Amino acid sequence: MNPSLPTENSPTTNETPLAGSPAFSPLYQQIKVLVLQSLQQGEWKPGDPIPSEFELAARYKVSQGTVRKAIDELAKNHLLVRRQGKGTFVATHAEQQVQFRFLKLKPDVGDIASQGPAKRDIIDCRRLQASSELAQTLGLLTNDPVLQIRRVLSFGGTPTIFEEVWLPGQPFKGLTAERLRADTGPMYALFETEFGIRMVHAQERIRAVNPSLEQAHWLQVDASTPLLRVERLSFTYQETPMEWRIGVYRTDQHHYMNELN
Amino acid sequence: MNPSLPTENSPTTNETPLAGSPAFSPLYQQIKVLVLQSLQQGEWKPGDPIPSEFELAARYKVSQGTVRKAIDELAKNHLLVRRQGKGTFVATHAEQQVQFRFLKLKPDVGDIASQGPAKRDIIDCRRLQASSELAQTLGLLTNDPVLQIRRVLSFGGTPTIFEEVWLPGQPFKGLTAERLRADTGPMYALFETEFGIRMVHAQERIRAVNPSLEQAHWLQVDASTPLLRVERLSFTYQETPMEWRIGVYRTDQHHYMNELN
DNA sequence: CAGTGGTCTAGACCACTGG
DNA sequence: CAGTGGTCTAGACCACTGC
Repeated sequence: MNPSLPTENSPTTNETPLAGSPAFSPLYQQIKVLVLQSLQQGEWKPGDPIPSEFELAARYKVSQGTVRKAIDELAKNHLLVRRQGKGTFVATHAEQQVQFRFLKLKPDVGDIASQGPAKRDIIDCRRLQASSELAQTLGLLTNDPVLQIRRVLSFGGTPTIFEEVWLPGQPFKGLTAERLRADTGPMYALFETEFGIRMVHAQERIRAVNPSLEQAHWLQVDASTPLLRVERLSFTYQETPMEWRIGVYRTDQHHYMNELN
Repeated sequence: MNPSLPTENSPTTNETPLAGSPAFSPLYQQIKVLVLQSLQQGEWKPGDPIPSEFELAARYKVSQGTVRKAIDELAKNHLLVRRQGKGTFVATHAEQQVQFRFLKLKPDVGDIASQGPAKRDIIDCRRLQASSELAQTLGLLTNDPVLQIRRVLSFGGTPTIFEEVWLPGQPFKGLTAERLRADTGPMYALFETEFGIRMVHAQERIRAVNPSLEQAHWLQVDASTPLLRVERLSFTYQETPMEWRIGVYRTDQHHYMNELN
């Protein structure tokens, strides 16, 4: 009946081989996994349209309603974008509405656009070997090659964010400071267009700190100015960690905005 | 056909009286509004079961699937909780899984329970008149009565959070320091059981600051210790602002955790 | 066992887009 | 106009709960 599906679970009742073992996944969840695999394997690239609901229903041998439920959830997770009358598309960080989806720092007055475009200054981009901690965080081996990017973001002429970004060397082979400086858009958009890597989800840990000397220098503040220190671990499809980032944020004219639901 | 529904929109096509005016709302959205009204008016109280999907379908003269979609969305917003085989219930802040739903501060090691229960020390609870700013924030008039609560939260014996909470006087009439001290659970749970007011959603603005003398005193830190300053505006049903809170958090043994999606 | 929510299907029709 | 996603319905069956 569903030859292309990984597990068969239509008959009378779902087998529960071990007590407490789940061993049951609704069809639409299985469809989600299959779609995710196609996304991960690059069958559909960021910005591309995916097949219509009816085509997918035919491909997976399920009803259109089941495909719909799977896509609904992926769209709510911002992995796909639905456009009525046009189709369903692979989401991208380049879209205007979500330009700064992972940047929660907002100006105290006005919005992010009112101060003109952000100025992005790449300090450097170096090839390093992963420390054991970094390797563990990114799912690498100690001493595996990594890239470290350091940069300053300025809003309205004021340096506001200084951050260090670490990326696994393998998937980002060929990334250089020159390549980064040539680009004026969000870094995450460049990751998608140049390397086909889309950051899907991230978690941040935030503390209040005083800056190091280096941080104070780049942000033009003195050593007693309290700053937000934001650690971010970003994930691509399938919860694969792909980026580690430590930023310090000035909060004299900005604040970190968060919605609790 | 749908006599209990506010607007009729089944016929041939939806009227669009003015260009660009929406003037269309799917049935399930209208059901959502009706359910929200019942929640707001206290027809079903926090913890109560609401009628089954079929009962609601009969009441609103729509199909069960349409009710389902409405309830699905309310459940995803944490306004309702579905329990298979039992029914659908009005969500509450007292549930174990979501005890600290609005508190994003996590210990650096272990979880929130590993340090034993939080110690809640109420400093005072005073009746004040709303400043114009506060009145505007809470949707009151200047000089309307408000309550101000000040308290310290300690984890593992360390005072970690000092916060001031402002509540509108009217809905919280009768709240006193004694009443607050008598309760050992989350403040939001007390709001629900004693006043039938459920905080549904909130937004926070976060900065790094140095403490005031008073804040330094209550948190037992010196004046140069950087702290997180968290402003929180909480809303009850229908996006009605109901609480204004300013807290300062120590982040030497804790961090503010945030998921980006 | 009855009653609840959870999944899946099939089909009808609406709203939006673009050729 | 055809093709897409969006809504709504009706009905079947499964999974879980509690009596």
